[in-house]
Amino acid sequence: MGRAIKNSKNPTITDVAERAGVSVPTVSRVLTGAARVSPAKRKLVEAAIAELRYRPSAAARVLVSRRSQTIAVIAGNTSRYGYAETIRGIEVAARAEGYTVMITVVENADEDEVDRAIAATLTQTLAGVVVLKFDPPGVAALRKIPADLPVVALSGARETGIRQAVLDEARAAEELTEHLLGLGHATVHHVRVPPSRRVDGRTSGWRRALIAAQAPIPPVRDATWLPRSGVAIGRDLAADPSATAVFCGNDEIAMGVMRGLAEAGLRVPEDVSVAGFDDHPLAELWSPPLTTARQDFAGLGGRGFQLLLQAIDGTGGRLYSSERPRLVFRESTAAPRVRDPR
Amino acid sequence: MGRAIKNSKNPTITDVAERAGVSVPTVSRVLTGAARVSPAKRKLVEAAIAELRYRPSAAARVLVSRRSQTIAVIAGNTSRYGYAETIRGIEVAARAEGYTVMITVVENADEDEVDRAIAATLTQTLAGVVVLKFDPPGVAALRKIPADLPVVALSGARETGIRQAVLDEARAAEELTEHLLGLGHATVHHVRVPPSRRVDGRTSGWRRALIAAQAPIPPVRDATWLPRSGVAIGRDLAADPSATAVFCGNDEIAMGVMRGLAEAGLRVPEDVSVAGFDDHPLAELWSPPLTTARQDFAGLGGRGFQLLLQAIDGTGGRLYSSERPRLVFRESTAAPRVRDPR
DNA sequence: ATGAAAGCGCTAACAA
DNA sequence: TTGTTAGCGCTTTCAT
Repeated sequence: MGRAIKNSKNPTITDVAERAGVSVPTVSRVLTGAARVSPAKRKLVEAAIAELRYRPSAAARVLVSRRSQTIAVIAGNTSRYGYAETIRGIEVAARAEGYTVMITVVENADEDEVDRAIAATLTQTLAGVVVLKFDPPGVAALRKIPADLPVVALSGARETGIRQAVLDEARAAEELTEHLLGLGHATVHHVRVPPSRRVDGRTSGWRRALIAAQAPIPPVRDATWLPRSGVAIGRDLAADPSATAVFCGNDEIAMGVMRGLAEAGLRVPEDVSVAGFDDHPLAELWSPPLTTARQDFAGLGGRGFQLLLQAIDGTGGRLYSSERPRLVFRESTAAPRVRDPR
Repeated sequence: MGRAIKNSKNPTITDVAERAGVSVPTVSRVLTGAARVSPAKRKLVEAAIAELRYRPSAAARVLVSRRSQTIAVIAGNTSRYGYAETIRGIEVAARAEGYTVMITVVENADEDEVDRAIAATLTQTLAGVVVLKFDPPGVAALRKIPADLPVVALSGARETGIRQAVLDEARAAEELTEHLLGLGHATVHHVRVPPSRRVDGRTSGWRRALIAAQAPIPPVRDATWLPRSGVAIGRDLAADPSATAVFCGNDEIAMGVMRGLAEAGLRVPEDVSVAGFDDHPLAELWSPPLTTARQDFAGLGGRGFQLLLQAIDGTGGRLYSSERPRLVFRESTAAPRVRDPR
């Protein structure tokens, strides 16, 4: 009796082998390029692959070879500007190397929540993991990654004992604060976005600059990630005559703060100078265009992936990659002016 | 001779079975919940799993069961606001159902490029695919998905023959245009963002409203996705006295247009009314706050995933889910005023 | 250079 | 309810 007619399931390597008239391992060899195959057989195999539209099963491959071409990206958020751009950078770099990327969101730093969030991802056979360690969920997730899995952390400040790509936020924040001080402001107020730990680089850089200049250190004001949370803070700041210069943890908060200031009747930069952080795509279009520190998030993601690749390949390689954001001076900062007495 | 000491490899189901003193299938049964297991054995198994920190291998599971808990999201972009939010919505919904999500970016609609971009992803055993069909790469990618794979497309306008979740952009654009016309503008100019096909919903809704009102139809102006591409268009528009109202394809472009208008010395809304689309988080903070149509991208993603789930489960279910964006009237639109003769 | 045989970690079918 | 057996689609020995 002849063979039953194949139903339309995806073809397997066996189908390809039969079609090409070679053994299964030979097909595998042309697929992986692991061993030499005679040109004649290679041609046959390639033809069979094309005819059958064969695609190897990653699952079967992973199972036997114990090597995977998939990485996971773990992040507290995926849609905010910095995160989204970082993820894009990782994806571009990964795709170029034939890696596939999985996204895992950890919304909360609570231990059980973290476990639950990453559980499904960790059942995958992964080549490695990139953790966006910008916030508490990221920090918590990093601790939960099995020790035998290659990992790199991406963040705004260096930390020891871990492979990481970093944006030197503290230095940039310090320079931005120095810029404001240099303009003649007696001090610089600071609006902080949710930090990953007790302190974050932006805040500590700001403080460092104030201390170095022996300027008074105003209390830090905390914003949420929502741009509109800056509005109330802006109104508050408007009521404080010492607030002639404000450094905000990111551009979106700066925009909120500027709106709050405007609602209170103050102009930027005439009455108050405002600096942001990140160089959000809209920062240059804002009125007035925002002075800020450009962070190359996509570059960070790309560097992070390269570091991960080194870990995967076992190439000793570097453990650490840092880059300093570049300051972008625009029109939202200027020399102070005596404010009208109220 | 006794068994060799286990090295620190990840434990397998066999290890768990040995430790618990049961057979491998019994462990499998408690894992999947597919069949009843006596409480006593279940306890033993659960204890062994916890002690060994065992995690089942998704690869092995997929290979034998032919069922996967991974979906792929294919998109032309991941970091722009609407895309990022849509992806977030998909991820949240997927995670809630125990699905894991892969991201695949297709930057170009060129056939070979598309093939290359999705090749690695298609070697994965996927439960289904969500395609963001907002742009040509998305449209091209959709065509390349194997017919046996459950798919849903997400887009701004309905199309037949495919399972899809939709945002009714045409209707919203029509209403926004009617709003502007109702304010007394003789016509409404339109700045288009890159469309997915020859026409997109926003543009056709705009045109429909003009035709219904028998208003003149000005030529469409094309912007890129970059907010700053709106600036030059804004300056152009400033030179056209018939342009007292402008409807932009998205909020970011609207912001660019407004800056161009401002650079030319025109005020919004006094000299020109500007409406955007999407309700970007910064739209309410802009000066003046932007009139726009709020699009629930995250909701779109969530609905899309539910549709996909129905396809995966074979539940007949609905093929189609649509929602209309809601208009948000703010201060960037107002009644026209006679412009100063130049 | 090529094929035969083994087996990755799991679930599905079957028997008990 | 439980265990035994088979086998998913590949890569990896190991012969030849």
